[in-house]
Formats: sequence, C-alpha cells, structure tokens
Amino acid sequence: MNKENLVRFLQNTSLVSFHTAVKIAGQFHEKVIPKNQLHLEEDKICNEYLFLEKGYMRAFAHDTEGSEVTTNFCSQGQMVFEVNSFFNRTRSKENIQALTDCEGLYISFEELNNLFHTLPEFREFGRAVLVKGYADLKGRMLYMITETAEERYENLLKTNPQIFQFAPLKNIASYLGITDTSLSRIRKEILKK
Amino acid sequence: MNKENLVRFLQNTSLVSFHTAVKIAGQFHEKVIPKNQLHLEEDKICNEYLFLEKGYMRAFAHDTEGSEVTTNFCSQGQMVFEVNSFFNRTRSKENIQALTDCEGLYISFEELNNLFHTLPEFREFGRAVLVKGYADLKGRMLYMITETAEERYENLLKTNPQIFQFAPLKNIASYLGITDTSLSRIRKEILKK
DNA sequence: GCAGCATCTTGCCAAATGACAAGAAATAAA
DNA sequence: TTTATTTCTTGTCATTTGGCAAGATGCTGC
Repeated sequence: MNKENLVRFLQNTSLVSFHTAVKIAGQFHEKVIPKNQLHLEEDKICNEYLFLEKGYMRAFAHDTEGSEVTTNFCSQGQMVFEVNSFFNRTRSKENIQALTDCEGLYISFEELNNLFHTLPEFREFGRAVLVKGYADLKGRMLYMITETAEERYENLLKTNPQIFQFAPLKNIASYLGITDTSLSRIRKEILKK
Repeated sequence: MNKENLVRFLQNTSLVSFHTAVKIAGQFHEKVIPKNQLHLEEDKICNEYLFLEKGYMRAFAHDTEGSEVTTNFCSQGQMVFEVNSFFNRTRSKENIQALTDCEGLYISFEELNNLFHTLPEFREFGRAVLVKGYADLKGRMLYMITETAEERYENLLKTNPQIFQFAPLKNIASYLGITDTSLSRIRKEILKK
C-alpha cells in the first residue's frame, strides 16, 4: 500500500496543491484493521485521524438501555475519526468497527496539529472535513424528521448501496431509527411493488 | 451595547487570552434584529458569523412538501450562523429568524479568515465552535433515534425551558420530529401525572 | 457433517403517531 | 372594541411502529 489515494483525495478538495499533498501524506502511518475489530473503543480517547483507503466501517453507540445504535457508516475514501473525542481529547461515547478488512492511513492529534500549524492548506482541508461532517449530519437529521422510515430506507439503498453487502440489517435498522422487525416489514412491502 | 459579553465568551473557552479576546471583539460589528425578522434567508449565502448577545432565534428549513421544519433554537451567548453556507460560500437551505428582539455582534467571512490567519488563538476558537456544533447535533440525532417523543419533549423542557416562552408549539413540535397535534396530546398526558 | 449461534422473517397485539377537521383560546390588526 | 388571524386543543380514524415470541435461514467453528 502506498499513499497515492490519500494524495489524490487531498488534491480533489481543491484546497491542497500536489506538492503539499505529498508532504502531508508523508506524515501518515499505515494501519490495517481486520474485519470486526474495533478501530476506536468506547471510553478511550480517539487519537487517530484516519483516511480509510480500503474497506467499510461503522460507528455505534449504546443507548440508555445498553443496546447498540449504529450512528454512521464509513466507506473507503473518507476521513474516519470521532470528532468530539479527537479534538477535545475526551473519552469517546462511540465505537468504530471494521465491517470488512480495512486499510488506512492515520496521524495522531499531535501530528495533525503540527501540520495545521505549518501548512495553512492542511488547515483548510481540516476545516472542510469538519464542515462536511456537520452538513451530512444535518441533512440526515432533516431527513429523519421529515421522511418516513420507508423513504429513509430507500434513500440509503440509493445513496449507499455498498453498505448492504457488508452490514447486517439490524445495524442498518438502528441507523435508520427503527427496529430490525420494522425494517424487515418495510422490505417486504417494497418487494410487493 | 459594548463588547464585554463577547470578550467574556471568548475567554471562557480557555482558548483565547484576554488581550487577544479584546482584539478579536474589536473587529465585530453591531447588529440589531427585530422580532420575527430573518437574520439569514434561504437561498442567500450566509456571510455573518454572529455572536448572539441578547434574544432568541430559530433556524428552519422546508421539507419536500414545503412545510417549515425548525432545525435549531439559538439562545443568547451562542455563535449563530449556517455552517455549510458560511464556510463553503453556498446558498443556505435554512432560514434563521429572530424569535424575540435580538442584538448581536458579527464579522464577515473575509474578516473571519483574516483573523484566523493572524491569530492562532482565534483559529482554535473557530474549531471549537465547529466541534461543539457537531457534537450537539450528534447528541440530538442519537436522542432522536433512541428516545420517545415524550422523552424528547421533557428533555427539551429541562435543558432549554426559555424556548417555551418565545417559540410557538408548532416550531417546537417540528424540532422534536412530531406534529403539533401529537405534541398537544403529549402535553396533556404529562399534565395527568 | 453437525451443533450452536446470529440473522432475518413473520404473526399477533398494543401503543404511538399522523392526517384531517372542527372548535376554543390567544394574539394581532383594524 | 371588533374583526381577523394564528395558535392550541380535541375528536375520529387509519397507519406506522414497537414488543415479544416463534420459526426459518444461514454462517461459523469443531
């Protein structure tokens, strides 16, 4: 594995020049995460700003009764980290788990700050990552409020079909805010059409 | 109106020294927003990074059928702006409206970037604002998925009681992801206890 | 292969919520 | 004040969703 994909990803934001992208990528370390392994464990401080090069992951938290709720799915070509824990150095309330064998490139909080300090272009990139994460979440929130479970399901199927190959339906159900039973019924209804 | 509150707010983050806080606040412009007026209008580019000094506001979007959905309530002492529109210079999908007569202090995107460029402490502050916004939204999303409408209502009542003085119940209902009819019934149920 | 476990579906019933419409109450406007 | 408008509540009924339990299917490890 080399760092071409990360360089390309940095460049594609139009915020980082090729030269700088190479310099940034040079600071990242390789990491392999086998299927089912936790990349980030609840109650620990997230210290890896990870570019997911290959594979799929999910983030999940526990609700007040202790059951798992999948809060996010991560696909290859995305930055994967727990924003709050990473930047505020607080214990994560979430776990991040590999749904498939994964490969990625990461830097620590300290390394990221050094890069932020010396490379304004990387700062811009970092901001863009945060803003995109925020915008995605906001879009999902609006969707959650205004659309039915069936519409949310069909939308996910359309926008993120790969996930259905790798994540069990109960993960997808909790991500959509319903039980696996309801999801099963919704799938049945859709088949009828 | 002077800028004491903003200086205090900047300092309270523990990211900005008093001296720098004064320097930063000096760049902000005063703004008054009468009750019901839009501070940000849909389809325009948000260009005001606003510290809300007095009053209460709400953000709202339109769903696919065109009905209003309240996406956020803003209280005095918070930064108020539409993250995606402001940082990406894109048309806002949201409106921000004064629920009461409001007073605030703002800078433009260009002014903010100049400050970011010259004052690392303000960059840290800016990052913290983004991270907090993200964390809040994530908490609400989890709450939305795992708690019942009644629990969400009672939680809002506990954590943000002032809003009930200023926002009509239909705004609160859509914020909670239910209809005003359902909210009315939930309130009735709670009275019985 | 076989046992054991997780996943997915289905049936039954209760509870929560929505859609629609009408009426009461509060607020704003004339 | 009177009128008009918005807000809030209530009633009726249909739909969605959940809780629970049982069965079917599929995967994993021995």
